[in-house]
Amino acid sequence: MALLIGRYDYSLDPKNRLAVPPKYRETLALEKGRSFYLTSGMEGCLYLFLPSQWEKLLAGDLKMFSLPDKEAERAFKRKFFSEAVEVEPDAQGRILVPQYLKEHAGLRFDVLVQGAGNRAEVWDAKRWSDYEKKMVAPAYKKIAKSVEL
Amino acid sequence: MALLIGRYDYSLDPKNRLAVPPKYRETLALEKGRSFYLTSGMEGCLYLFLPSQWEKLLAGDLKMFSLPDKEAERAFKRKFFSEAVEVEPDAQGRILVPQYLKEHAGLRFDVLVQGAGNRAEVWDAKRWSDYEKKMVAPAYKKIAKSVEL
DNA sequence: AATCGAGTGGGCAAAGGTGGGGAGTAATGG
DNA sequence: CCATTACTCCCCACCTTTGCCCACTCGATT
Repeated sequence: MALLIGRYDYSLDPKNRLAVPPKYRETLALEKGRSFYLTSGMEGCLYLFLPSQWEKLLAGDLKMFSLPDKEAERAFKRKFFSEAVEVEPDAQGRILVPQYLKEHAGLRFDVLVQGAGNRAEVWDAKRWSDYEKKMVAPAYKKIAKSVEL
Repeated sequence: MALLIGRYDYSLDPKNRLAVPPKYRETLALEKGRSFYLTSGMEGCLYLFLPSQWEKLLAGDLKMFSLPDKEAERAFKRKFFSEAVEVEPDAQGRILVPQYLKEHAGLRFDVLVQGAGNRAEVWDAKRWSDYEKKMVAPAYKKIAKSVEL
């Protein structure tokens, strides 16, 4: 099972092109895929899926979508799927980020591409550091006491 | 099951390369693995996993990290996966430490690599001696009455 | 004494990240 | 229906960084 990990600092160029880490492209090639799937994600980031993981989503195998409130689930899925695009890296390994996704994630110049297990995520650098201070550090401390790791 | 033990003093060179103890590399070879997995650890160190242990951690979709609060769980998993890297020792047995992990662990020049059972840990020398004074000794006293060893 | 393994440093070629030109295509408006 | 504009894709080019390789030192062992 392909796992996406690691953190990479890139920049979004004036043409809204964004580099994809070579490792991820390797994984893509291993799956014999040509394109990733990019869409809006939670907490103001973008999700980048490998074809295999994307298929799983469509098949309903990933439980990330199952909500008790089915109406909310539908609303969420509408945004999620309507904003999704198939993105194929160019010869330099860059993908094109649509304007509306750029806005969703508040992307400026400095951008982070990082693994999140079954997907990768794209973050505006500033937004990530804010999120990390506010959310990640507390969650980490909370888990530290209870997890034997 | 392979255990990692022992303590080794190394230095982080200007190119952020760090030696891995030959014993650990032997163990890696025994597992027919080529790479370790390096990620951020608790109390400001780095964790170095053998492939087998890494797999074990992932098995079951990281159930040990599942929290009732999915927002917090996402936050934790984001840190965990995004800061993890696959590191392959070069011909001299050194691995490359990414900048963000170097910062997480506050690594300067003098670095400690030490076994911790199912993983190894990487510490900044100064940080370790502080931690030892502050935490290890008191923890020893705390458990002395209940540990039969 | 010589050899071997280990830790460290540095040179250099290759790869990776970034920028921009220009042709082709689609969307917009007169 | 045509003209203009915006956007996308495909090149090519530069430069920094990375990773690979060789080399030196030191201590231990034979």
